[in-house]
Amino acid sequence: MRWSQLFAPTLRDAPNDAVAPSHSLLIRAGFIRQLHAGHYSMLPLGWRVHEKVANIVRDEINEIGGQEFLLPTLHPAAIWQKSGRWDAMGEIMFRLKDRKNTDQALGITHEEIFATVAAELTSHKQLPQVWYHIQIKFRDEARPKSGLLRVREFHMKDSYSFDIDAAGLDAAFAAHDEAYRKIFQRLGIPAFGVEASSGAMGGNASVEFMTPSDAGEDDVVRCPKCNYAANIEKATSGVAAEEDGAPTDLERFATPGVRTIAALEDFEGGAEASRQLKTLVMVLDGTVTLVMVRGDHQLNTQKLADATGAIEIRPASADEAFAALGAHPGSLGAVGVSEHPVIADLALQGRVNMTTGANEDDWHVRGVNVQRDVAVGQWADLREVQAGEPCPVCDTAINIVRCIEIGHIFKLGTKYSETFGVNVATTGGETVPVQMGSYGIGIGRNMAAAVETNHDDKGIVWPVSIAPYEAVITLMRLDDEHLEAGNQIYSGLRAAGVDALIDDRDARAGVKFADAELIGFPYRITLGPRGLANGEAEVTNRATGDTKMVPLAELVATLAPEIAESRDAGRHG
RNA sequence: CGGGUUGUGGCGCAGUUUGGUAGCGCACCUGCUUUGGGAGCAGGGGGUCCCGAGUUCAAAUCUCGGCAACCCGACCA
Repeated sequence: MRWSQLFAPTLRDAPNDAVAPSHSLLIRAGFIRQLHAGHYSMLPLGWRVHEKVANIVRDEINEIGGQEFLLPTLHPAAIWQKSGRWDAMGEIMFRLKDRKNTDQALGITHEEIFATVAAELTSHKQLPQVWYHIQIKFRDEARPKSGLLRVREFHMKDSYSFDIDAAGLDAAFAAHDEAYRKIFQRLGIPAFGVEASSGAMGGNASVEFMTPSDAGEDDVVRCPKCNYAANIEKATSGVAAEEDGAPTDLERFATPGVRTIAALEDFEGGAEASRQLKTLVMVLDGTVTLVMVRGDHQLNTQKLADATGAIEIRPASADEAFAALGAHPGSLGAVGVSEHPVIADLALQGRVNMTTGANEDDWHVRGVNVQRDVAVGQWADLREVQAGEPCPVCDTAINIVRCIEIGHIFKLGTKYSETFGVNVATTGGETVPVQMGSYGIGIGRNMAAAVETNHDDKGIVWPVSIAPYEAVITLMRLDDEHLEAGNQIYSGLRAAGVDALIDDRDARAGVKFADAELIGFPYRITLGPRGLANGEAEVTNRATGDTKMVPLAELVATLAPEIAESRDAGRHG
């Protein structure tokens, strides 16, 4: 490609509202443009990178036996109603009606569609199967943000495995786990797997792949010593036993003006936070529910969702809380409450002599014996882990790291195969539903994650494997000598399989260098009068800034193999 | 969905307080000079001031309503 004809609108000033580095850089370097919130146009440079990311994913999934499909993205409501997810998905799904007034949805994922196709599987002899496609998904996110990191329209590679039994599913899951690790390595993105909640997708074993980044949206608990790593929505930690003393009787006491855990700690006759009960009034799918955690603990709402199966969870308003319990937030408690369900955190089991709100403003109650005085309907792990708490495996103080979720694999079991009739005959002639797994990886998000982890103050530093062009030939003059030498190197590199771009723009050196660095080509081959006088070109590595002089005659022969090697390894050259 | 901020040529912004017919930098076009790190000089083109209604002799500016984008939170494979 000749740069003079390339549409790569680089900007000197970044758009003011881009905060995440990948967002700002992808816009500034001319890769993407926003159409509206959560929808981006891929410009030529952006689409090249996107395709390269997709091809690496495709390559590794093919490697484990994946077969590529292309499925529709406009789905009939019926298929989602059949799986129960028409309702379960809530507002995340774009819904519309066709001219016949029948409900339709834009696909947020494709379990239902692949399961429908898979109903034609009939025999164990056909298994295992790994099917995938790379297709646009639509999700009506409440708040798209950070450029390509969270959008409403994006390409995802999702694969689905079909196996005769649990052992087969385990193997398919392990194969994907391995394939994903190879993919991230080739993409030049540092990644690790964590235990995760499967959320609304349904399933059990669930591993998310994460890459540390401040621009991320997930908090991940990591043990610095052992390998324990889990999404904070799932993570646990050790809780030291508390000394409660001997059980005593309930006793109401006046606490004028006390409305917070901290205030009650300071109040004469109050209690330490760890000896208080925090009662949160939540509305779960419309039902007012009391959620109890220790005074110094935080509720994690995803854990609450996982424990209850609730889809819509929100804190009750102060009015709703008053209507339910007769007091305002700050004086609420679950003691003696029987008209609302109570769900309590496991850390409260066996606790006595606790203090909590008395459901009357300015009054609390002490001497609470949780088992005796509170009608707990369900015990569950609800508390959010805090940094520094002991690792559940080895007791070392754990860290919490902000991460971008770049992939997710999980086992579905027979949830969809039973619903959609994906049954096959076993060797014994018995008919059984197949074991399914589901494995997703967002293409655009990985493109953004690669930028998040590979940039500097000059711009993007692409790994060779996904750079829009692997090398740019920068001409310092546009006279015959330069053009001839440049064209020769250009065609030589292309013949050797290198993605090359020749900068034949009539622009100043500074502009050309700055653009090349902003866009982040791994190699810059500079042809100028100084080098040409000696029959040499200058080769600069974007990542290291190292420059070496190379004789023109040897350039293609030495550089092409080096680029090929870096391309396969996910390195920067 | 709650809180905050912002909408003015392609991009970044000033002008809005105190109404008077739109300006700066970058980018773009033409010419001359320059040419290894975002050139200089001269000339030039481009704007429904987010949309609608209202007030006024007069609205980018004031009033009301709406829309959109961004940030924080809630939410979110």
